[in-house]
Amino acid sequence: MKYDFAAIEKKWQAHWEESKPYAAVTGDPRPKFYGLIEFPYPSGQGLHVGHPRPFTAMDVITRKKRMEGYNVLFPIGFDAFGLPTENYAIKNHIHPAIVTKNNIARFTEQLKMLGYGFDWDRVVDTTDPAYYKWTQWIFLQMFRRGLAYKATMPVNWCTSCKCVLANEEVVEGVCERCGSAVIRKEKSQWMLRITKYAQRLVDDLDGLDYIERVKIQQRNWIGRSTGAEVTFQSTAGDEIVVFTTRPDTLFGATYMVLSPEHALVKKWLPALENAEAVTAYQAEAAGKSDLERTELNKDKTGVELKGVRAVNPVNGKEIPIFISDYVLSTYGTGAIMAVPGHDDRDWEFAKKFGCEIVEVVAGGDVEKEAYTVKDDSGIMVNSGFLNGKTVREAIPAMTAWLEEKGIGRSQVNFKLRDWVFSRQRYWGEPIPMVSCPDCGWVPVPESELPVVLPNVESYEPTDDGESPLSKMADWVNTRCPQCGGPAKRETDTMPQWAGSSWYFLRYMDPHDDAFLVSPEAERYWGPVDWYNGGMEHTTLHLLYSRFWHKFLYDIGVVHTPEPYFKRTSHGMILGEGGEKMSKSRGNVVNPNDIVDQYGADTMRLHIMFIGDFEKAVSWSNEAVKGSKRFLDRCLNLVELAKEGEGYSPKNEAVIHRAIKKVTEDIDALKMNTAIAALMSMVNEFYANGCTKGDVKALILMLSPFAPHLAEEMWELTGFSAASGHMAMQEPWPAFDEAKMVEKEKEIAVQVGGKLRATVVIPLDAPDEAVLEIVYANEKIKKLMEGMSVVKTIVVRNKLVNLILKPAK
RNA sequence: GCCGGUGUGUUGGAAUUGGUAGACGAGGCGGACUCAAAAUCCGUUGGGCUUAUCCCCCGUGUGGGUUCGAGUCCCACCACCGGCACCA
Repeated sequence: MKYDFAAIEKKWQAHWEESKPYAAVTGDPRPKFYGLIEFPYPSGQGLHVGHPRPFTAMDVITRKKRMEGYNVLFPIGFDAFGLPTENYAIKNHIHPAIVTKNNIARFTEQLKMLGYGFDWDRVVDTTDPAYYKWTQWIFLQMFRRGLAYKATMPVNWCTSCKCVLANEEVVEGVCERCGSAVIRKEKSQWMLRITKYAQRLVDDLDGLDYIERVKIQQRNWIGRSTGAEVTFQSTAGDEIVVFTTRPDTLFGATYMVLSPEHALVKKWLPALENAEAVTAYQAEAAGKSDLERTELNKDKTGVELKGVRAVNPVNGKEIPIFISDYVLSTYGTGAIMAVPGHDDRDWEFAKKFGCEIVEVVAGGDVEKEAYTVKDDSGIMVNSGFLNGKTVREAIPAMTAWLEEKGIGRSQVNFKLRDWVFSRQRYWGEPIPMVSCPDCGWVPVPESELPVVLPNVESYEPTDDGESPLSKMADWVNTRCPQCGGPAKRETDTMPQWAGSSWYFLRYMDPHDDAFLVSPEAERYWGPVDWYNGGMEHTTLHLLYSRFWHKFLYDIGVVHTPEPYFKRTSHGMILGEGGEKMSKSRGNVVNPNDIVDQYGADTMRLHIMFIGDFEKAVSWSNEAVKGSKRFLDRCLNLVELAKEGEGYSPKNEAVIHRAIKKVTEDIDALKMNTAIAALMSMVNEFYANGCTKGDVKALILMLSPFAPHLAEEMWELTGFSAASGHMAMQEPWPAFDEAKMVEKEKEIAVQVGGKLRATVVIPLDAPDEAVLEIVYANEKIKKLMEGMSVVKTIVVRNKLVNLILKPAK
């Protein structure tokens, strides 16, 4: 039978467009299942083969869930604000809104071409004012509660994008997006206090079903560490507060180091003997980019502050104070107590600057290297009241002592920094704030939302680091919502991560004018049951959206503290040679070409069959044929199948086994082995012959992977007419363990652990009976000549192992 | 440097979690059909030894170990990939 995939797919897509079998029904009594994929950025290039992998996987999962009786929400939308569109618009002199509209149209067409079961009535577009009205609304709530604030601070500045970046967007000292150098720049920026949620963002990971890699990466990024804060007195009269994870080593603190930006340095400067040297060092440190700072981390630099000293509180000793850029102003208190005997960096610095090194934990040789082991193997020495204790005992003992003296307390610190939330670009959500000379920053009243992005003539980034919006005088100049006096709008826009931080909520209730999501819809659909996305979003989108969701939970908008119950991740699709697909290499595969040549069902099936879902795999145009052949063979069964309702006796066991395998493998994201099981089953059908009843099982299991062909086969075999509905509306087939096994079983016979023969035994035969069969085997008989049996191991229905020795 | 992951045929990848390594595909080889090609179908395909699809030996990055039995568990090492990186 000719497999006319183009006609079949067109036919069924039109049918689905009409009958809407993928519509999610809020409030339906069936159990709900919310499957989510990361919504795409509608780029000008259209879909590439990287997209269908996660999309198809979740499509398969949700299609199976529907057949299992769930009310499924599987939505799609577009994360459409952002730089590539803006840059394209600038280059081609087309408004970004038009570019976005065209790109979304193209993406939509391609997604429909692949036959995904999205609920197309719930499409969300982050650039739609009806959508970003609520993005702005959430920002205002954060502002009201002190979570959004404007601060002047050194920020990451991309020299090419001419825009501020969040810490998460700086990779190895360069811009994540364009790879250009990132420098430090003092700028006044909107910030979101994500650090206030750091503890909860770590703690709540425990109750979630995320793949372990994601949890680990989030924990690393948040970087929680417990220790103590200790106050040192200085000879200048000021107190210096430090954070340390090793309060036990306080007796070994022989000097202190402040970050070059530390406030006390400025205060002390006039009184210092070497003020010029200190100023020079500060200037040098300020001029370094992130990249330089990390690249130069091998060689410690610094300057001693001459004329002021600190006092070690445990022994009253006066110790020198240095500034050095290995101490970061943004972590802890920006100052450390240096314990060169037990910290590698301090040790290196002490050697270079000739500081005293005191051993306070026995076990190493502090003249050769720092001894940093933090377990019970080290015993405290030279440490007064701590002497003789293990490190583990000494930490709480010292913390208690500090608390008693009122000069310290236990303290938790995080690596996570607040989120730099403003961008000096055009194509983003306007930040709904007004700056009034009298009232300061005033939020735009909620009734005036959305603050719509105005049409500008030029949306090019400006060299002075201001947003293109700042050039629009009539938009910028406004009235203060509070006092009515003249005021100016904020001209920076939000980062791309804003719209995607809550989009999954909008899907639940996408057309609501009154609120971002109605409580009924949120209570019914939330949280997302299964979210699949890329590893590259673990410390960006995933962290940010968890933060926003927790905030919305705190203000009563959502009813769960976490947005996503389960998170999985897919590997990348690489080019033929195992290299990353890129335009410059010319190895980009366009899904349209595959669909034209082999059909959408083959494309879908193959991208699931290609390999382990979590790992990167290289695309092979050759190998696609195998998937096409399989579908050809499936279709041919429609003609080959004999009449017959139930499963044929010959195929019954293999069908039940396949159902079990496919059912379990889809839930475990092992689509490749699920498909292999279907292929094996079809091979058996060809070898044994099959009935329509057998083919029915195939159609139902094929339906999530190749929905068009499955419906066509369902119709051709007459099941459609008989049931009055589509295959996808049929219940998922059930398996029966008892029917999975054959009456007879081939088992392995080993002698001394080596495979020597196989024998066929009746299923579940008792050990004695099995051994009888084994001993009757010609080959085994030969091997046993002149030997006696020392031991026999029988594993039921699997193998027999005979241990022999020469008979005397 | 720290954290995590992965090493299996020519190739993408399987292996019921300690029980017949290489399922299922791709490619190759041989054959059928065809004027021919494509498509399709059948057979075969880890290496070595061999007249032999008999037997035997070797084989899951390397070297040891535990076990009747190890791709799977333990110890040491090597290579590659990903994340973090002066976080006190």
